[in-house]
Amino acid sequence: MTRESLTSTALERAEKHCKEQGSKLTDKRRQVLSGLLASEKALSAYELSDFCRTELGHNILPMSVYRILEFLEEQNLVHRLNLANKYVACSHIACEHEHSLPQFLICTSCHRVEEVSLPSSVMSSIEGGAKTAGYHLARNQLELECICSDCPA
Amino acid sequence: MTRESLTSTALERAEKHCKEQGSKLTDKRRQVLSGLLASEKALSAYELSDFCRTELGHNILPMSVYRILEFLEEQNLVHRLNLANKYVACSHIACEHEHSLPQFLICTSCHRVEEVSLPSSVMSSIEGGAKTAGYHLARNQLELECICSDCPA
DNA sequence: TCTTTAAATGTTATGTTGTAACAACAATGA
DNA sequence: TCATTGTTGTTACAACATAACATTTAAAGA
Repeated sequence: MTRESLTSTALERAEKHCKEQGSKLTDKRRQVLSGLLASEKALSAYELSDFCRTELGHNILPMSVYRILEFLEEQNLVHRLNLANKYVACSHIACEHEHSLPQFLICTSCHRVEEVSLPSSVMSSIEGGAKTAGYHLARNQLELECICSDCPA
Repeated sequence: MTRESLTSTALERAEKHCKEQGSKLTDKRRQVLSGLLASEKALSAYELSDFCRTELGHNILPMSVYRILEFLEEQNLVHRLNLANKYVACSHIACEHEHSLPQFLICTSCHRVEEVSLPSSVMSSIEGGAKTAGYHLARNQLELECICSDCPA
């Protein structure tokens, strides 16, 4: 499957998903999402604004990008990576598979991101450790600073 | 043990530690570190600059605070929390116990931070999961967004 | 001790990320 | 059509972080 057809499949799914939620995937939102789908790596809101303009010809100011990303995150179509202050498209938009709580491997060198699923035992023992210390997890998302295989150690 | 005596013990240890490394804990560095030790919660560089000035009477501009925090982090005396863009003193400065790879529970509401040790099996299975995906951990530090017991859910 | 050098800190400017507040416009339903 | 709500545009600013260079302080060698 080519990247383009994956992207168009993802956009269709996203549109359907929004409709089911009673919200709309407007043109701007579609443009932002397709920008993120087209990007190989995580982008900041400002980088995404640039990417949309220079690569796709869509002029969307950073403030709008923030608002749209917020919307897309509520729809679980994109994920915000708090470690990197960047965003990625959810890698499961185009597949049927209902995804579990997301974990991200983030290359600190090139910002390539892999969305993986660690064993649920790992997440539950992390949760247990937090509970023992009197905390509970606010967000079941794990972000790990890594170096990917393409980047020098 | 009072907070004050813990702090002074920590400062002694820190000084000794730096000496062993062939570097120096200067006055400014000591002031920044004692500010962080005195704080109940994680502080940003700017907040720490304010804290040192208003609470301790030490005037240290944010730029210097950044440099000093960088130094203290190299010495493993403070930790930078990338999730919160804030800093905490290492909670093991004053104790003998050689600490393992640090994991942090960060209250997103009040910024209280607990430095804990998850079972090494957890860390190794995380590392294994990353390896499978072609990544390796760049930083064996786990940061988790939590809500602490003092804050409303 | 004097001088040289390196390390630490001061200072100014600027870059990056993120939010607040309000205006303009578009879609929807009464 | 009009009112309402949601979306986007625009301007301003706050918070976090770094770059570049000047000045001061400490250390090391002659």
